[in-house]
Amino acid sequence: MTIHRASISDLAAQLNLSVSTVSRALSNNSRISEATKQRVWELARQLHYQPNHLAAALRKGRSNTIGVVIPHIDGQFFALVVKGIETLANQAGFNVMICQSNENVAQEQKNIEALLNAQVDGILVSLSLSTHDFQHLEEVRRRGIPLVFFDRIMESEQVSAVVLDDYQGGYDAVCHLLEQGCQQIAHLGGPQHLNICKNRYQGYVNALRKYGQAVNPDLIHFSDLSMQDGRDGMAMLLKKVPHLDGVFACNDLALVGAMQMVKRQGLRIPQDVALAGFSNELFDSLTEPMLTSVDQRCEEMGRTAVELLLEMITAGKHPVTPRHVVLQPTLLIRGSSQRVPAGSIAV
Amino acid sequence: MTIHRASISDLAAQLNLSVSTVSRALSNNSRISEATKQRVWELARQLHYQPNHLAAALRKGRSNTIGVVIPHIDGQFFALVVKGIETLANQAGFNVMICQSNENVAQEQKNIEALLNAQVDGILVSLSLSTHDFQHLEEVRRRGIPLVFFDRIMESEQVSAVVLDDYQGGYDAVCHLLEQGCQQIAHLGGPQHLNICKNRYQGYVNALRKYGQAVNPDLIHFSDLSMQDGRDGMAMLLKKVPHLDGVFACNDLALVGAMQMVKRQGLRIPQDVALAGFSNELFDSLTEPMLTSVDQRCEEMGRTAVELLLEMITAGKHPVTPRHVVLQPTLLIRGSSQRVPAGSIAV
DNA sequence: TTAGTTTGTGCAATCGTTTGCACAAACTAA
DNA sequence: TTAGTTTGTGCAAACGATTGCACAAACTAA
Repeated sequence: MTIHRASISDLAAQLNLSVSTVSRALSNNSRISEATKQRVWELARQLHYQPNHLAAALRKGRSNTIGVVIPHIDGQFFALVVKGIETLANQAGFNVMICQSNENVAQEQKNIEALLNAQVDGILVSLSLSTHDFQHLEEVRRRGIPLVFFDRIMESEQVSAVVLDDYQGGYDAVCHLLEQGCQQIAHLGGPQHLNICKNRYQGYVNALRKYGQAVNPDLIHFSDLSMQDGRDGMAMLLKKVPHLDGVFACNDLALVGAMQMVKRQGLRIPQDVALAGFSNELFDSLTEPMLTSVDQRCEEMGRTAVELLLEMITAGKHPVTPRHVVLQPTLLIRGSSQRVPAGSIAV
Repeated sequence: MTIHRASISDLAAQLNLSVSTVSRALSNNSRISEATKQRVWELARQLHYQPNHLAAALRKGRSNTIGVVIPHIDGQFFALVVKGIETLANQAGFNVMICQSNENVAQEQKNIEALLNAQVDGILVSLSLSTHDFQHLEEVRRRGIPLVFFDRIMESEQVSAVVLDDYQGGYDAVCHLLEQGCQQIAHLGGPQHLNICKNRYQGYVNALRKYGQAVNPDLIHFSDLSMQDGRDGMAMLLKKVPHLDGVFACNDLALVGAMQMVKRQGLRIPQDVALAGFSNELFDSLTEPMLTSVDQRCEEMGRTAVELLLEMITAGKHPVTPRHVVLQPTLLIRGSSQRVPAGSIAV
């Protein structure tokens, strides 16, 4: 019925107080007497008073909203990161606005613009596959809006970021494959302008070196890492090197595609070909055999990104020196790579 | 450098115009001369003028933001619905604010409150598993904020909603199992206060009736439909009815759990036990055999929900009669249920 | 020339809060 | 008593845009 929401001035009128007194009472200001506060609170309760955040935001120059731009929400990884982001942000009294770039720079630019227009207090970004140009992100910094990258970052000392130690993850996974006796390990890699793909690839390379194996270009295939890319890539690799006996993929989607192709060729997993991937997707435990994968501490990444952002937001104008946080990955060893019974725990 | 964003009054000052003229020029008002408009636009461009949406929202009483409350974002279904929602909402110039209730009423209430505080223009809701009480949602309507349910709805003629024809989906799936020769079909059901679970269950019941089979309570198990619930439920069912030869689960997560248990007992799929589920999750095509499932037209559901909401928003005070949209499901037949080769296409 | 219309612009209130400053009343200390 | 402090409240100006109304200038019609 009451289509009109009670505002501070309604309260003030009914209580014969000034608007400012009511405002202060509501924010529990110490200069207001206890008696007055009680009267205000009581009436506020009765009238279902709810503060208008837009007005407050306008006045304070802060919207208490943070924006998030991610490549896509489907799949375990970003969903969990977002959960982490939301949890911490909400705790801190911030709303979260999520946008998907669909791996498309143009959309990413639009997302950023929309967030800026909505006057968000800060922005978290994980880059799209197709982002080579960073002007829209520079613009954010130029305007003095706090900005933190996570996972897929713009590599720069100037700006804060939270990443996984992708190098270590790749290194661990490949070392594990080597320890299982693999001699010809292939790599399904992603776009090399993305830090995560580049670093996982580096991990692969260095693990091989460490074990005294040469890096064979015929065993390496780069793509955008869709499931289809995984299938196709695997087919090509097997054509070039029929006796390859291990695969490290830059993500699990490509890995599962590769697995399908390996099976189709009648090869056994892990006896003939051992597999390891990255991301610890939900489906990893549902395939046969289950897929070995590097866990990315998704929620923690989300929470940490929010922490960095809040630091910057509360710091206000006083510039905070950019921070880089690196999280340590965990290799989850499962059936797709486990040849010799070992002490590792299958999940 | 320019930490201070240009505002309308900055433009006005530099052009020796009044604020109102500038405002009108920017909105291309016909009462402003072409010459003036050009001057304003030119300077706006130069100064990178961006309107402050908060101020406009405050004045116009509209934030151009819509809120979405979903149980969780992980898993294919809601992720895709959200994609549909975002696409259409952005097209219409609206921002989207997404909140997860984590299947928890208390959190759902907080989400709703946060959205109301953020002055969203409308809210889309899919209920949490634990929502029995609808006060927080009534409150939304009481305040005159447009509200549309999707998928998991509050059953009421009073409020708009978009749903799948869950009954039909369940009916089709179970008919399919019956056609494959199943004689003892079990059902892994969800909380019966949720429309979707109730209707899928009804579909199960009626399909059995249609084929002249009795409904056996020993073949029915209700739970919250986690993967673990699926495993446990299946174990119980198999204990009561060892010769059951088909399972229809209310979602794919429970189904995949059931599948694990079936395999563990050494039964073959689909020869001994045929399986069908609901949601068409990504992993359905990754298990062995692949899982038969009912597709839910997720993106379409999201888009339709936004359409209904926008209708209500633009209608303003003039009440729109609530609409219910029912989408038709598609049964995707895969290896987990396909006993006899048929014309259906496995995906 | 006069009255009426069109065209372009400005004034000022408004949306709901916040907050620096002023000020009266009550209290404290000497 | 006097001066100084504390306590509680109100005034009024922001924040940045929108919009009803007023009004001057230019134009039109008779």
